[in-house]
Amino acid sequence: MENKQKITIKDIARMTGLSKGTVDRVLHNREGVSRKSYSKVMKVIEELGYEPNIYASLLAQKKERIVLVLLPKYEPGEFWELTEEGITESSESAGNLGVKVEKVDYDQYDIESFRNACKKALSLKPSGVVLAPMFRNETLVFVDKLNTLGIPFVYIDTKLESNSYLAYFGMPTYQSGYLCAHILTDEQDPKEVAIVRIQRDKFGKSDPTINRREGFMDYIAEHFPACTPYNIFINPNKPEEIDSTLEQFFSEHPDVRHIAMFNSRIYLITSFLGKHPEKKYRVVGFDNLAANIKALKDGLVTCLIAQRPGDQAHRAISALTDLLVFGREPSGRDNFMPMDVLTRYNAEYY
Amino acid sequence: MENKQKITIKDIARMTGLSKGTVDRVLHNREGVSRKSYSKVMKVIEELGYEPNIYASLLAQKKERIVLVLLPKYEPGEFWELTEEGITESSESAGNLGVKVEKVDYDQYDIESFRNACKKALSLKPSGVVLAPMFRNETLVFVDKLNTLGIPFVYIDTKLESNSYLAYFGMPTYQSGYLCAHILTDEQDPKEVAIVRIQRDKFGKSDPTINRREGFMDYIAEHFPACTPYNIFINPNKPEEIDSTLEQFFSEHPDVRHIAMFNSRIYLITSFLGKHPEKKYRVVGFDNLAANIKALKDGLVTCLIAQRPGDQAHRAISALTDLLVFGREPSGRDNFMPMDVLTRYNAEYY
DNA sequence: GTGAAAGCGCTAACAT
DNA sequence: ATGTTAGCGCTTTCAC
Repeated sequence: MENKQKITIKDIARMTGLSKGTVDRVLHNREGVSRKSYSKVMKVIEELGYEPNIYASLLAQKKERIVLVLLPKYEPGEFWELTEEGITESSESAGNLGVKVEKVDYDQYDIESFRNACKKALSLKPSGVVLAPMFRNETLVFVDKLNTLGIPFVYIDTKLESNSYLAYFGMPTYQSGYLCAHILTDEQDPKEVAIVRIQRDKFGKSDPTINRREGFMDYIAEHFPACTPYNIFINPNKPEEIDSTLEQFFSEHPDVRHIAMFNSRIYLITSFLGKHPEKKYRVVGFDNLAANIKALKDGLVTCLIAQRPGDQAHRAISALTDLLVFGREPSGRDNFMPMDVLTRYNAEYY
Repeated sequence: MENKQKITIKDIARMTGLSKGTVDRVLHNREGVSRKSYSKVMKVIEELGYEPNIYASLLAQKKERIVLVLLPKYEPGEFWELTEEGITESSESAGNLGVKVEKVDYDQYDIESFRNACKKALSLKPSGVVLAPMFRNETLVFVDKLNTLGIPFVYIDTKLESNSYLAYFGMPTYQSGYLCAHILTDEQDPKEVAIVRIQRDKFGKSDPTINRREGFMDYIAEHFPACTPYNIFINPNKPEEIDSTLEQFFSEHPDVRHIAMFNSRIYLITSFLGKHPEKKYRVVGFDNLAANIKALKDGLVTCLIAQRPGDQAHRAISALTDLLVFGREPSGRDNFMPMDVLTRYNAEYY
């Protein structure tokens, strides 16, 4: 293992008495090589442990591949912005490997816009695709197309149990709900907990919060069978109503001290929380949006469970470039990212 | 910004009417270029946004640099093994950039061995050094030598407030103690807490647990002024004594339920903890050693605060290769890594 | 089937 | 002070 990176195709050519061209053909399993030459080359490779110089290869190829990322549009400060940051970072390292990263975005509340995005994506002839599936059926149609075109794709955030994704990077959603309940109730014995939910029409969209809720409920049922969970629905589009909705609920249920929310918008209830410091609500939410972090530091939110969306994107793109450039398959298909527990005293280091 | 990565030194040569050689000289600030040529080249570079192809450059240079990592020897399962894993991973990517990573280890309890390691390190003529300072004075002597030799170095784990390190990657130690106290006492009102410490001779070694203890104590003093902290000393070299030491303490102080430990060896007390499930001790320790994680999952330890030692090493080596290969200075000098809060329900994803 | 040769973008030695 | 040239390791024509 000492002669690392030393031996070149020129060496192999010399040692086999063949030319660089033939060695190259063998290396890439190109046809038009006699069995004899093939095995001569392979023998030397095995024995000497040849490792190609990927950069010389890239230099000589001058071929540009493109990885396509399909992502929901977002407002500043929203969850997907964190994902996008990871994409931007990855673009550079991917660029070094001759892989260009392009984004196509769509309105996550408009299925037609998603369809168009898929069309546009295909028209760009990508060598690989990264996507966060929002519309279940449409996504399945799309990845099916990718499959027949032989274009590898990787899921981030959520996966569909479809056929043939290359890899998935995301949070273990059920467990995140379980963890959420654990943190919310640690060292306590709540008789009631409040779950704040967002009213919205879901037209077939896949929804990670469903799994979270399940994990959460299971934990509660297992550990606090006598505990009653309440659901409170708020409307993010009518911020002025949120406070009164909450005021009403909590005046009707004055003993509820534990609050959880399974989407990334715990910041929506901070206005209410700020008005009732005396209640010492214990509040757990998800994702390190700037607004959530602020709520954490202000002491309004007890804890956030975060999922490194930037890393998800980064690793998704890496998996694809590894395949495209190095021919390396990802080591695992389903990759669950760590669930970071943020409190007001460690949040600033994330 | 659209013509990324397109323009080459050949282009520049053509456009300025100079030769590739001269352009290269300008690019590297080599001497022997007239002001006139210099500015002609610079002008084009600015306007066209030239970005060198680092791999072509590396290919042509064929120069091997070496980054030296100075690390304590360790037994399997100990803290430094986590650091080493990061080093191993980094070696590959550094290798791609023509930077070889070499390790030199020493006995962290033997100052003479450290001196020898330093000597050996210098003899290898490294282009950069990564080190975790254990012996304060000796380290200062060593980095002083590095300075006069113009060899950049970066601290991991702990830093010394010495003169001129390139960067530091580590945990914010004081804050980690503060966080530890917060987690230990969250939603409770302890009258007493136990701090388990390790007896050992410290001959001038820098000790991150000192800062942790300070942060911890400050938190307790600020939030629970009436709370009494007890220190219990155990000897890791005499495992058979540990249990009895703890038994004795806790029989004398039956109301103490909160336990913290500021080094990475919380696993040392799990034998004791396992014997007293009825006490429901609340226990917080540090670092994700395999043995600690096991204790966490077994429910013996409530929480671990982990610091990503692998990442520390990785980023340290990156900082050095960035400087060596790309000439990029690190963006920040003191880089604090996230403090991960591990519970039994998220530990397996780290 | 195989070899020879040009060239990717850059560096370094050698001319001038 | 500047130009020329021969590679670095690999790919890709184009011949034979």
